[in-house]
Amino acid sequence: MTEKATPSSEAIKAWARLMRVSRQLMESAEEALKAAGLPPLAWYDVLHELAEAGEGGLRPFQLIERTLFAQYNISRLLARLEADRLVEKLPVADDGRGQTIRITANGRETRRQMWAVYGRSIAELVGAKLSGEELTMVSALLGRLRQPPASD
Amino acid sequence: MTEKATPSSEAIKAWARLMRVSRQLMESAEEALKAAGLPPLAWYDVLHELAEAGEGGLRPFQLIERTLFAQYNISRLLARLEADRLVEKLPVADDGRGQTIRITANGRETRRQMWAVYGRSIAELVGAKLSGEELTMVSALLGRLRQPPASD
DNA sequence: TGACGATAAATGCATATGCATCTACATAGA
DNA sequence: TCTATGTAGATGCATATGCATTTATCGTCA
Repeated sequence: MTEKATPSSEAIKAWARLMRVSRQLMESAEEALKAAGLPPLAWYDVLHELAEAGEGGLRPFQLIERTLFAQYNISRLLARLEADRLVEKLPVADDGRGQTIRITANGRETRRQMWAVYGRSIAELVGAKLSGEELTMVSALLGRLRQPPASD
Repeated sequence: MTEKATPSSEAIKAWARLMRVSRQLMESAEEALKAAGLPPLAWYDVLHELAEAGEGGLRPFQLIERTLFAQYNISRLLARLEADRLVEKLPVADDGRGQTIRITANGRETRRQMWAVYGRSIAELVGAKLSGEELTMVSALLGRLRQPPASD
């Protein structure tokens, strides 16, 4: 009804900026991790979620909900993390299909090292460029673009 | 000196939003193209640049400057575009190493079809969610995050 | 002119991703 | 209990990506 097939020039510009800047920043952060001999960002995302989850761990499908990874992607990522002893897979008592993923001490340490680099990237690439108010505004505006529209 | 190793909570939140939302929106747009039986976004980016460039075309290294693709990525992408007759490769008179890439009529038509879908995605995902003023503000704020810091 | 470092573009090889499917177990219904 | 349908997670296969290197040409300087 009110659907527009053609976006406004403001919308196009905002879209282009969003796509380009996010990719650039991601690449910068990725580069910094690599330069420090650390694993890629994707690993951080998973280790972060697992660290937050604590000793109880998380099921793979919960990781899928919390991150933007596809199911096969998580499956393989967890296999690599396990091979590196950063996480461990535990059987689930009441569901023979599933497993619980728990971060290891090793994994916590790796996450800490990654954060030292990743956090610095965020501080430099974003924190140093905009004021606190501006950052809050960016968050609020971007929040309204989420898929699907959330409430938070 | 004034470098901070630890980002503020506002910076972290803005970063997280930026990464998550941009990925989600990109995936939505990508999905729409796929659903319409059209090529992926990356193809659009290149076809768009070439369409803008007109009959003179562009050298691959110019495409690399204008987009965020790596050299080997452009090389292969152009090979696929050429195989699909969407672009043509022409020898360059004064530089035997290089080639000029020109979009074909076919390529223009494909780009047009892609824009019908892609533009609709932008309108729905971004244009419908924020006002013109807000969109302008997003562009301005994101513009200040560019790497390397530009003037525009 | 000839040698050498720089630039344009392609490519071999290893790894990662996407898609579809598969296996295993769970749950519901006859 | 048996069967059908659903859900959790893994995987085979095709394609795409990243990295390093290669090939070809350019430009410069002795």
